[in-house]
Amino acid sequence: MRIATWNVNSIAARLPAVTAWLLEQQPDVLCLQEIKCVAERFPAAAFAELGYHAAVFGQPTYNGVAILARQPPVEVERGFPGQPDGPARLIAAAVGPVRVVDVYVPNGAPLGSDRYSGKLAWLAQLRAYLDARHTPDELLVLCGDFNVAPEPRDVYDPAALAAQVLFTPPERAALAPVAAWGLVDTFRLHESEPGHYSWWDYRQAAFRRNLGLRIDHVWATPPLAAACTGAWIDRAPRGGERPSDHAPVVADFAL
DNA sequence: ATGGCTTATTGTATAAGA
Repeated sequence: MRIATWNVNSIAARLPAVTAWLLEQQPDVLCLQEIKCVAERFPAAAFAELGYHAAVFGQPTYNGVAILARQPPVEVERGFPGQPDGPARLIAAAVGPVRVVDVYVPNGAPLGSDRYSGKLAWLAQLRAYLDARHTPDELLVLCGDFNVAPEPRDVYDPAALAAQVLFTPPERAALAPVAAWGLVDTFRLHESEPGHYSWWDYRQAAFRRNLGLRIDHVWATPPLAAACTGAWIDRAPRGGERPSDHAPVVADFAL
């Protein structure tokens, strides 16, 4: 079972890139973030033609998450429990044997703002959601745009970036309890070297210079991680025509 | 110090992203 995540920065703008990638990589599940449209305008028919069902949580203009899957997603949850009108940043569903939780963590800029403290609070809420709804002995995958690089090897300049949103100590400290709940970073099961990133700024030729950060993740509970046979970041779409600023992140499981 | 790009919007500059 191949599970992937991709912040597409508008599904309307990225539909050709996403359909091409689905045909090429044939994931069983693709979690999308920043679809930037309401559910009614999500191009579900185009994905149905390729054999994918869609569960969508959208809103106008900003945010928006969706799960594409070859098997129909069931038991779909949109947003944190009891907050159906909040920002469209979390969607969860059962796909076959796996509970899939797809998140778009707030960016949090600028540093020190209400948005920054709100990001830290959102991560605390994510941990509380896992505590309330699930246990780490389930087959569960948490994937999405975490907007946090966990470790120094995940950013191109750890010293300089420690003072910038995405890699500040409080953000990393807020993400740690989510991992400590019982989740394994599948990418790091297979790759320990620095220099592997999932996001590069559109500006300053950041992709060509590989000035990136690894902020998109596929995290699995221990029983699911035990079945992980490979994980990687596909840089190719980032270098393509009219790209998202994020690359797809993929993990394969022997399920 | 700022902006550098990209996207969506009852748009033609602004907000947000990261």
